[in-house]
Amino acid sequence: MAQEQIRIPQATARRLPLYYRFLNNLHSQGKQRVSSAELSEAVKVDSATIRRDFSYFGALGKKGYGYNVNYLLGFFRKTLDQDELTKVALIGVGNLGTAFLNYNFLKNNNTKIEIGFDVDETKVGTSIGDVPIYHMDQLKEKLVEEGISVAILTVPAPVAQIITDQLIEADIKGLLNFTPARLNVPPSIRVHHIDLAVELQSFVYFLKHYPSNEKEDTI
Amino acid sequence: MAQEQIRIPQATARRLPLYYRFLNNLHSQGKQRVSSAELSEAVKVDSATIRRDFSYFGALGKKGYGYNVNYLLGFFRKTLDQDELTKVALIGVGNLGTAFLNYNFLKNNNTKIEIGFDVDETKVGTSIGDVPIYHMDQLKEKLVEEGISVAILTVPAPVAQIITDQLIEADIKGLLNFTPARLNVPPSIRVHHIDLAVELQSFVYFLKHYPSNEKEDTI
DNA sequence: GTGACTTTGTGATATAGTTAACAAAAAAAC
DNA sequence: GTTTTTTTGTTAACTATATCACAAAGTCAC
Ligand SMILES: NC(=O)c1ccc[n+]([C@@H]2O[C@H](COP(=O)([O-])OP(=O)(O)OC[C@H]3O[C@@H](n4cnc5c(N)ncnc54)[C@H](O)[C@@H]3O)[C@@H](O)[C@H]2O)c1
Ligand SMILES: NC(=O)c1ccc[n+]([C@@H]2O[C@H](COP(=O)([O-])OP(=O)(O)OC[C@H]3O[C@@H](n4cnc5c(N)ncnc54)[C@H](O)[C@@H]3O)[C@@H](O)[C@H]2O)c1
Repeated sequence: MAQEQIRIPQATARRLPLYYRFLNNLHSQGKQRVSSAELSEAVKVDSATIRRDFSYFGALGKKGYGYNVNYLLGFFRKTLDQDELTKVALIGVGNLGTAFLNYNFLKNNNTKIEIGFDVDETKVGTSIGDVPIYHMDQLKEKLVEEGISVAILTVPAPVAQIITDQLIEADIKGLLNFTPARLNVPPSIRVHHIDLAVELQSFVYFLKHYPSNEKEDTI
Repeated sequence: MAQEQIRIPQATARRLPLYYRFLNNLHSQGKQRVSSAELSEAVKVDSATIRRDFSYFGALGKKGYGYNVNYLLGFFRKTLDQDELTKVALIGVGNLGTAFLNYNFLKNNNTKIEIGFDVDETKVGTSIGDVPIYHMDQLKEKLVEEGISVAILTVPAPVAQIITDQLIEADIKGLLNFTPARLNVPPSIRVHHIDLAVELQSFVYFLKHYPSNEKEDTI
């Protein structure tokens, strides 16, 4: 078969999981159909943007009717590969890491933290939220064994780059970085930064310098 | 005096805390000057973008020389109101909330979580990371008493809207929402959503559907 | 002091994302 | 079956952001 599909805009891609979650909600409420206007009210995204987003995948709706919840849900499940489990590793079982381990990302998500790593001997060998914690010495071995290529980084900033290098060595493909460090990686590896201190600080800046809410939501 | 300043682009505003942090790093390394190219390497933002960002505040650098670290740092400290402490409340002292309470956002940031709230009697009355936890019954009273107008929301999704209404009642101005709920607020109140499940899910989507790294970093 | 080099600040341009507006299609009402 | 109403899908316009490329203004070496 030809290719995946035409590449959709990144902004759209970032909204897909949001749509998917709210469609799930509607579905479990027994709703059969939904209009872009209703969905807009729920997810707080302009209805024209929603229609545009959906249109990248073809004509999913029906004029004068809206969208069939079941059909749309099924479509997005396929599009977001929700039938295939993505296994993730978490490096650094501290305050933030522990919170993530205790959270069930699987609930409408099909992503699971399968394994944790730390250097703290009091943590190695334990399980948190059913996720076993291993020592960093076993990083490569275990990642290869489990076939994991996505990692969440929640270690202290000063060791972030060193650990990143080890992860690259272990053939990781993507890195969700919660540390304040900006990482050096080869171009074949995707890194997203979620910098909570920056989020808080810029939020405070917006509050002080921008007149209230001209919506500008960080997803 | 006239007005604040010309309004700078939101994308720029979101990068300011990042610049500020790295300038602090350079400063404590004893560096006297820095070029946009060096800074670019450190923060992973195109050097032209950095120069453009800085230029919104006037001519901060010197041609053929670069930027004076001390001067720039002082300038951004003022711009980001770093000399004035912003007090923040945290609602919902669970997994995520506890992680935040244990984290020192004050380190180069001048934002501090001053107070926490929960309904869990085992948490009320304790302190976590030196932050006292109060019962939700005292929400309005305490927020007014402490003069707090920014809140972080880390409660279960089903109660998010109810608590939001209480916060509005308590005259909050901004809300950093970590729950998956999309909140209804009057336009005078600013809400930023940080939706970690969406971040993870869309990250996985990018990994599968977009050829490696055409950089597209969520700050 | 002179010439070579560096680096800014910014027009111009390119790229990305959002939104208004509406014809076309279908549904719903009658 | 006809009319009215609803709501999509998309064209066109707008707004925002990023980047190129280079003159201008300086620094630096000698
Ligand atoms: N906690 C927050 O709210 C918060 C907010 C913003 C940013 N962050 C960032 O997130 C990261 C984690 O924060 P935290 O509060 O969980 O820190 P933490 O100190 O509680 O946890 C760090 C964990 O990493 C482990 N670790 C240390 N060196 C390691 C190594 N070489 N290999 C593997 N594991 C190692 C430690 O044993 C510890 O368990 C930090 O970079 C921090 O700056 C955290
Ligand atoms: N932990 C994570 O990694 C993670 C990831 C993604 C999203 N989230 C979201 O963040 C939020 C918090 O997650 P968590 O894992 O910390 O949950 P949690 O259950 O550990 O904590 C929730 C806290 O809120 C308190 N609470 C409940 N009802 C309350 C009320 N009416 N008023 C005040 N406090 C109340 C509970 O007592 C508890 O302490 C949830 O909405 C969750 O979906 C968390």
